[in-house]
Amino acid sequence: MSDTAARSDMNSWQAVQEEALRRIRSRQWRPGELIPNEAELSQELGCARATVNRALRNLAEAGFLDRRRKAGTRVALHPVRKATLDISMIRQEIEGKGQAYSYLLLSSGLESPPLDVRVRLQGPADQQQLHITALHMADRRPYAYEDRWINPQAVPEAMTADFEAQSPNEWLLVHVPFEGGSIAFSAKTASQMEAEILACPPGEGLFVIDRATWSKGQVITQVRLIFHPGYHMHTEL
Amino acid sequence: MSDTAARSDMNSWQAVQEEALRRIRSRQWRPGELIPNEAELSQELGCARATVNRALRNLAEAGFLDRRRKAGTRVALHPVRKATLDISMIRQEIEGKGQAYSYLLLSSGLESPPLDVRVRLQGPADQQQLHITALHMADRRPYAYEDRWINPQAVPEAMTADFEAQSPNEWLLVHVPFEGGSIAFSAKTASQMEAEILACPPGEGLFVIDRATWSKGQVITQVRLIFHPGYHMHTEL
DNA sequence: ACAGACATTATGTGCAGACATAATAACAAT
DNA sequence: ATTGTTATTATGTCTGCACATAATGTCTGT
Repeated sequence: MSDTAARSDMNSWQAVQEEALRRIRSRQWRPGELIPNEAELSQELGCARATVNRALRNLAEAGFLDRRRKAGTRVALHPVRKATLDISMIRQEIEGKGQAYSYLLLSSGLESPPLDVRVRLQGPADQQQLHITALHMADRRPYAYEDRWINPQAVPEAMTADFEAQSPNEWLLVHVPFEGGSIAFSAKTASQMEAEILACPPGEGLFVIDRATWSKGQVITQVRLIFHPGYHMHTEL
Repeated sequence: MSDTAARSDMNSWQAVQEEALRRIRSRQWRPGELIPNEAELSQELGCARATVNRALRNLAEAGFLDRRRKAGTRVALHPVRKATLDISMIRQEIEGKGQAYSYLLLSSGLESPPLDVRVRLQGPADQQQLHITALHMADRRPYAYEDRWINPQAVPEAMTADFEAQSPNEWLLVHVPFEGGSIAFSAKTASQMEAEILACPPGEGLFVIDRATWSKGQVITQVRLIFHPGYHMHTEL
């Protein structure tokens, strides 16, 4: 009885993926090792090459395999796990927890941005930017402090928008399509002002998200969200 | 000249995806709205249905579309962006920045875990767990403090492993295949001890990752990584 | 009116075959 | 040795077809 003979044909890409994963985990296919090519596998497993392709492509996306044309497919040497985070609007995040969302505009106006913001917004040196600060609340308790800069060249309509009624977060999502962006997660120590706004002791460690989004080569907006103490972001993998 | 006639056939799934994205962004397809089915689209765009399927499936994965059998495909009402983070081994993370990685085992031994750890490890109440603390360094400067609990029932080999030479992070990755896990990101205020280990002032805000991994229904390990001040995790979207 | 059987429909997936593309290896010419 | 050309190979993708599956609507008998 050959080990490689198809016991029972696996003719679904999920089954093929499971089998491949099994071989990786059992070290039948070792890290760095070249695995049989799609044609061979499809024959061995009794299915079409497209089915094998779908399975292996999926595993490559998940970081288990490295695939290169002609070079073939090999088991990833350093399995880089990919965690996917859902970045939703703050309102949804709060309402999803069954809490009441509310929002308070703290300030809004044209200002000359500080150096670090100017660098990222890529605007002309003397260009003023729309600066907005606001507080998001869950069940009337401070949830996250939003500090946002909007590029008026990219979004002139933002100058006349009413950010009392709708947070810039939501307004931008609805009115300005965007192509890409970058996100960074970090921690910071609460300053005196931040502590007051978030109703926590100064010096507290706070979770921070910095995000920039662009479209058509222009930076649209840049925002820093500082969350209340105890906040944590969670995901499965 | 009809608007729906194929100007130039798009016979690659990327092109179809671009066209679909364009229609979503231009609000030709509005949020919540049902879009034409695959058969119609394939005819309109002059390609096979499988090609349209690939494109739309991809967009659904990215969160732009909601698809349900029979119900059809509609534009996502609340565009939930999905950011994917690469979770690699700390050593690679550091070496990837061109810095020298080093590692110091601080403590190792069987202990009765505190309540919160016991709950997550799901072990018997009186079961002792392998407790390891260690420090990861970049260019000889503290980078992250690792506080790990390992379930000896799930990984008996870990009891005799040499964690002086290899960090538990890497040892586990190589020796124990895992099926799933959960990750949480948060911030904390540096305690006296943490400040000493990470060589920073106490009270500093520090970035924290909590991770638990399981396999075959058993929790394998649970780890908390506390990073040096200034650390941030970055990704594109 | 209502429950259960049935038909309809859109997505999900499988197949075989074909060509495209990128990376490599082998070979030739300088 | 080095460069340029060519053949080879494995993955990437498209096509046209088929059937599976799940959700919805419709029809029917009581």
